[in-house]
Amino acid sequence: MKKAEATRLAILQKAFELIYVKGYQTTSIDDILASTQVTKGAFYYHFRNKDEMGVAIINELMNPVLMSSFIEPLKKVEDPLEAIYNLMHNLLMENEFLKVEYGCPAANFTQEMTPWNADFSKILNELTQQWIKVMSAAITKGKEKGYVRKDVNAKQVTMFVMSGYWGVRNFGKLENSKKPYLAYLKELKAYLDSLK
Amino acid sequence: MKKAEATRLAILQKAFELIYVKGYQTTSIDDILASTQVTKGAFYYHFRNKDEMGVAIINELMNPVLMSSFIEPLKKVEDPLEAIYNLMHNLLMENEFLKVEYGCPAANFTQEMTPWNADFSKILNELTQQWIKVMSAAITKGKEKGYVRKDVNAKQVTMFVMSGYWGVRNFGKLENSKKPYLAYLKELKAYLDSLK
DNA sequence: TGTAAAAAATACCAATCAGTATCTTTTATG
DNA sequence: CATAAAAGATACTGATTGGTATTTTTTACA
Repeated sequence: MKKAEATRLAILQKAFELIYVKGYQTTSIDDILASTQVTKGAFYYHFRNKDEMGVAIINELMNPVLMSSFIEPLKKVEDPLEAIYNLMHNLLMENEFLKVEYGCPAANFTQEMTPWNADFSKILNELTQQWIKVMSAAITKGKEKGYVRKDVNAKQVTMFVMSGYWGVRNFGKLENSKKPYLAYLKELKAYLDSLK
Repeated sequence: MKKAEATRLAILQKAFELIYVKGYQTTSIDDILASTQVTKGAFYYHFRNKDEMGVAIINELMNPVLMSSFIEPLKKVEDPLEAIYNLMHNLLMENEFLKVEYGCPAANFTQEMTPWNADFSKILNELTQQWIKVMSAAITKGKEKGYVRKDVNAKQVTMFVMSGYWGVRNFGKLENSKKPYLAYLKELKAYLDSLK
């Protein structure tokens, strides 16, 4: 039962790549099969249907990356404002996994699948809520430690910052350039400084 | 030549509605025909193909609304910070044209069509650049008039604010609630005040 | 090594897609 | 009112879609 797991993973990984570039709906199962050399029999042995594969991509590929790249960096940090800026800088400028011309996979999925697919929305919303929770907890702790002004609303700041991230991904995609990222990051720094 | 224009407009309007809800790729021409009682012959008399219809939707339906709702309110304003806040409040909370569960039509289009369709991207990018231009011009003028601090970077602020708008639309869509909008708007106000 | 279950291959299906060819009706204008 | 062009209706095409039924190969293990 080793090779079977390998084909399953090959399907998921290639499907993710194609979906990240072309979108979920326009990536056909035949596309995936053609670029993996996997046959239809094998595909439908591993997944009941296309949507089950989509859910597996979110749970088994995207979730771990989101945890390690988006959420973990915000846990147990001293200065939350510094941590948030570094996180955003990493995600936008350094992370080689996230390509400017294709945007953010999680945002793409959300945009495309919501509201017509409730299953996908639910999973994606749970992931997002986790991110919100961790970021606002970091800010709250930062208030206690004196890194953040007492009158700052942690949840509001979180929504503000995260919205900016998702939105600027759209701009980068549209212009196919990292220029919007740079402008966003500079102003993000100025904004975060105003919370000290 | 009056009724013909009416059918053409009927196609565009219904197609826009369907695309706003379901997305461009998943809205088939047959879907549009079924919900308009227009026949295929009529459709292909008015549009060479599906993409030409898509471009017409952007140019003839979305463009005028974007001009009047997004761009005009920023022209010839006294206090740009106040104007920006009012604009965002209007777009997110009052505009009955933009439904929370379906997000922002322009953002949806951008997300879905970029990068695989260069024509769509180009038009959408031009519209976006217009918005950027007008907003940053308003801020620059606001600096001269003393409404905005001199050390504020107009272009950066514009990118920051617009990114937030596009991003928070995604959150509203995902949660199917205006709650994220309220948090975003409150923090937007605090941020804009920090620019005074 | 024999064998049953797991895994994969092959060939097919009905539905749907964007688009076309051809024919009919409606409209504007002399 | 005649008539040509505009507008619309009908029936079809080939390609592609997600999915299924059936058969073959591979694997694990007694």
